[in-house]
Amino acid sequence: MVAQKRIDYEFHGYQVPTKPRAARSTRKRDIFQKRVEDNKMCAFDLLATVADTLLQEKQNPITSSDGSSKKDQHGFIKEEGQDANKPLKAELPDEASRDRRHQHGFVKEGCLDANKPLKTEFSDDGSSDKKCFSTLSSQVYDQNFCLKENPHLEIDGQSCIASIVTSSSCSERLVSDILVNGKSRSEMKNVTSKVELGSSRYLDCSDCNLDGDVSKVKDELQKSEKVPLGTGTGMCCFEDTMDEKPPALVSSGGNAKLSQYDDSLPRSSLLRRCDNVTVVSKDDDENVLGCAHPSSKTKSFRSKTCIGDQRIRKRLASKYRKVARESKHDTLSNNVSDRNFNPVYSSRKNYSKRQISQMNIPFKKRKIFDCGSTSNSNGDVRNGCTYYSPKNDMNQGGSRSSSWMRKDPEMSSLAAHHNSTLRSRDSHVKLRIKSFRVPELFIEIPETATIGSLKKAVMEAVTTLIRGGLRVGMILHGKKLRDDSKTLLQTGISHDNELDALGFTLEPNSSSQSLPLICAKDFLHVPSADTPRSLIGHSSSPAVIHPTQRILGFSDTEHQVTGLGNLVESDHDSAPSPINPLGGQKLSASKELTPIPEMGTEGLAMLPVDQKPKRTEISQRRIRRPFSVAEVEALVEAVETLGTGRWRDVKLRAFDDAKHRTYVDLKDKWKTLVHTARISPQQRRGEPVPQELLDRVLTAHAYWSQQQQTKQQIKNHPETCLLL
DNA sequence: GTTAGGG
DNA sequence: CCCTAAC
Repeated sequence: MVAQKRIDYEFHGYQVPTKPRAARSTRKRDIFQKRVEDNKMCAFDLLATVADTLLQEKQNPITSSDGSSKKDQHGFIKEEGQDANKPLKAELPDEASRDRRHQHGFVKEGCLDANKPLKTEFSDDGSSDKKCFSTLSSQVYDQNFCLKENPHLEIDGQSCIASIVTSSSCSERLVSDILVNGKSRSEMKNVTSKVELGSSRYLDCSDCNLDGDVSKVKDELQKSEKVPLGTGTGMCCFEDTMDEKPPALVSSGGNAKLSQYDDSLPRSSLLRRCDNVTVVSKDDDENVLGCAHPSSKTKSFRSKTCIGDQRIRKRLASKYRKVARESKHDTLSNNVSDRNFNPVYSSRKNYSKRQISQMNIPFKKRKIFDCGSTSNSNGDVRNGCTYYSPKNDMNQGGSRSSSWMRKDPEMSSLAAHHNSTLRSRDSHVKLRIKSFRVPELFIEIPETATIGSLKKAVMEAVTTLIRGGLRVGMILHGKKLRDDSKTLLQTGISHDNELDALGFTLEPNSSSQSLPLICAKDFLHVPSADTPRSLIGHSSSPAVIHPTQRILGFSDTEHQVTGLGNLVESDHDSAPSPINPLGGQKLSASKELTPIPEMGTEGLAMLPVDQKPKRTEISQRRIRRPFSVAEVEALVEAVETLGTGRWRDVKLRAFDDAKHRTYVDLKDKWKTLVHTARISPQQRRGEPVPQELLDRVLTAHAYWSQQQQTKQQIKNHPETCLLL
């Protein structure tokens, strides 16, 4: 199962001075060459703009007043289908839901039924004494409380908050909240236009990496831009809980509570709005993004993966190297507008077919932008480019939560759409970030795991990812904007038309400094004995992923679940486990998963979409499965008999029953065996291979090498041989 | 589809 | 293990 989370932002516009194209084009080239660090500043500016837009809309009758507006879905992640299917959910609760929010539980213990809300933990009395989580829950509760108490605080839904709740272990829970869209507005010095910064708040249980980075960036922005920060309050929640229940609000980072941003209000006022709300003032650079942790307690929540006996492994942003390499390619694609999308992407109707790749199979980085798809769950998509006001989103969000979910393992990215039509003012450009995805996650979980466990695993993975820190990257015309110091104008992001090529990405900080794009793949892999290779609910597969993506999973049914990367080494030969009850659900889940509708028609594909997805994107690296001594012995024996160069025969002879050992694997193993035999024992790693076998390896290798040489000589110099 | 090698 | 070129 893959859950995809998206956070949508809407940019209604910011004014940016127009910039001569010529200069821009030049810049593009430069940027294009380098696709490394992102231009955080720019990104934030854009975000700010979005936030501002949202804010404006909020004020605007259109967006707000309706009760529906309260339902704003922006930035929500919704789960598709039923709870099992909807690991992630982001919603803006409507008022009714709000009332219940405090009751609403965000995090569930893996042990507990995933389907059940954690409400119990949030008791009205505010005492949450349960376990580790209590602290967290209490925070949540508080936040919720704030919201509840201060209805006004609630955002139109403009802002997006992604909250992730994860319980790493039965006893431990991790909750992380990310508020992405705060509303902060920044005023451009020279520009009449306003740019609003979205404030991001992360509630990072263990690490504040994100916060730090974000805050820094933001801070910079503020300084340079003199932008007051507002707090946005959209929320995205990943919940284990039932769908029907109103999404719980998660507080923005740390102490920050949701607060309503009022343009008219001084920042200080904002701070006051909610007792719990922490508003970052310019002074507090660090806190700006809401990095502040409510309490140190949160740290205690470090996730440990412990779901029952299950082992779950997540690989986050694996292979950054590859990603980096590929990123360039991807970036190029970014420019592509929605219209240009590859049919593959465009066809998002095939969701039912989404497949979930097997648990063990890590995806290679996938960079996909579903520019088009982004959309609102609302179905706004059908309108094409038109984006609805936030309220629409809110309204529909609840019902259409499914749409929000994306299966795409796509890299986390913010897709910003720019719609010229959106411009309220001539000078303003409206951008909308359609999605904000979580970077790819790999989750490994036994088939026997419960849905709740799976959800937990997802949460944990997300949390882990976030904990590492995220940063915003911007891509313009396929090129990464690296210079944070440049203004939008300078960069050429001044007009709507320019925005088409503008894309935002979230990149994990921790992982790799140079990682250009993050793949946001959520990928739950639940292998089933019966259908080891079936992909279920592959996150982005239908819409985004290339149909040909190959799945590397355990081929052998023997392993029910293979941990990613040796998770379960013992599993190699472990007896097959009973069929996972989840297996049946998988399919359903996948069906339920619905891709996010595409953005507006005009949609600009803010994010580069790779027109030609590389094969690598869809392929997953197989899990590593070290050869056992017995296997080595069998290999040696076979090679001694058959010689090198006949790997297929070796395979058939000695490993015919080992589905997961290909002849290439055997060849590679032999190669390594030879190498191992030649090096000193001290240099050898892994399970020691008996020296006796190594000796045989060397002997056999020498023998067959000689044979080959002889053969070659005969071939090349038959006469010589004859003479000899 | 196999092999052989580099990564 | 992956990826590819070469067969």
